[in-house]
Amino acid sequence: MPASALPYRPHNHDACVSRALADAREICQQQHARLTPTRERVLELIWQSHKPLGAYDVLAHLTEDGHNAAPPTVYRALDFLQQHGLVHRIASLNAFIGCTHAGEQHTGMFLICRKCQNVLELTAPAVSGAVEDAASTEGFDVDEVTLEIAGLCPQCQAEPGND
Amino acid sequence: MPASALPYRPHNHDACVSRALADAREICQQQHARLTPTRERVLELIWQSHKPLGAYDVLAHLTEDGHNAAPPTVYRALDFLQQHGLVHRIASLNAFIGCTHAGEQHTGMFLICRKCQNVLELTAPAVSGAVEDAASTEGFDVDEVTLEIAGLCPQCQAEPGND
DNA sequence: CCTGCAAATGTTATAATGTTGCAAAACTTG
DNA sequence: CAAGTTTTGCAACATTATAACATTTGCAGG
Ligand SMILES: [Zn+2]
Ligand SMILES: [Zn+2]
Ligand SMILES: [Zn+2]
Ligand SMILES: [Zn+2]
Repeated sequence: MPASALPYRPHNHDACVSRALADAREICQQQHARLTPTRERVLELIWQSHKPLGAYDVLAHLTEDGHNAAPPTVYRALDFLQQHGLVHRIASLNAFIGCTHAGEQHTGMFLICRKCQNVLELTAPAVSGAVEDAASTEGFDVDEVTLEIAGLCPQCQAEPGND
Repeated sequence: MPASALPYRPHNHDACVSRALADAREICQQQHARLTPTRERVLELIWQSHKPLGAYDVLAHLTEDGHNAAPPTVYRALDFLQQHGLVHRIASLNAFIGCTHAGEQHTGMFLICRKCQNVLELTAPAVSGAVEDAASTEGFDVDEVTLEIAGLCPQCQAEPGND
């Protein structure tokens, strides 16, 4: 049995968030990109949830902050964060999640629990390699890989009524 | 250089469509599922395009037919077709495409050209296997795999201005 | 042939997600 | 500071998807 991955068990998540924000600040500085207050706040909101957050969820949180924001504010911030590799969009959920490999060159693979909604981002070189091979066999030049796996996480398998 | 895959080169596509419809009729009969006129027409419309078709594109075609349809009509037909493995939804495009492996047990992998929009569905056991391995290493029980690759197809790579 | 049930469809309205376009403000650079 | 660029505010709009309920259709048993 594998050790339980971080999102599936209790931990000091504030520390995760702080680290993610610190990393983001550093990455943006290196890239001469401006992590403005709105962008940083959106990143923080997304990180505070291990579950993917929809754009309108983010918007609602901003509104609670007293920030009188409209959808474009959120989508622009999300675009920026994606562009700089700080968040990923989960196409099958229309939602966003903080990247746990920010700054590293990687192809994300997401394990999405249909019960508890937690998402674990993996880097699986074997998978990426197989995908590249399959594509190049067809002469296809890969830009972006969307790889999202829905199922049951270890925690939720252990609970009753999940057959 | 690999042989050019079907969607990328001219061919008698009416034959593809006819075959797909015939297969669908057989599959539905075997499963005691009712391939009603609307469902069959939606499947036909989707197959007539090698490019993924949005639900509202389908709706527009039905309207041209003189069928006074509303969104639920289309979404219900699409749900049925998906459930019976006759079409796939491409999450990254919010669009649907005919399954080229209907009736076979398979995990679709889609090569989506960002230039010509054609989609090639592959069955890549090596990829599926690698995905399963990666998931089970985390103790994750896989239900559904979304695997969509955006990039440039061989035809479009050959044309100028695609760097 | 009827009768009654279940599956499928019609209809209206509405929710959820995402974009365009333009004007104002903030920041950067010389 | 002045000029140019990036970011934000804001209003309207576009696209994708679902909810709720009435109606019709196909089919099995009597
Ligand atoms: Zn990542
Ligand atoms: Zn779970
Ligand atoms: Zn398929
Ligand atoms: Zn192409």
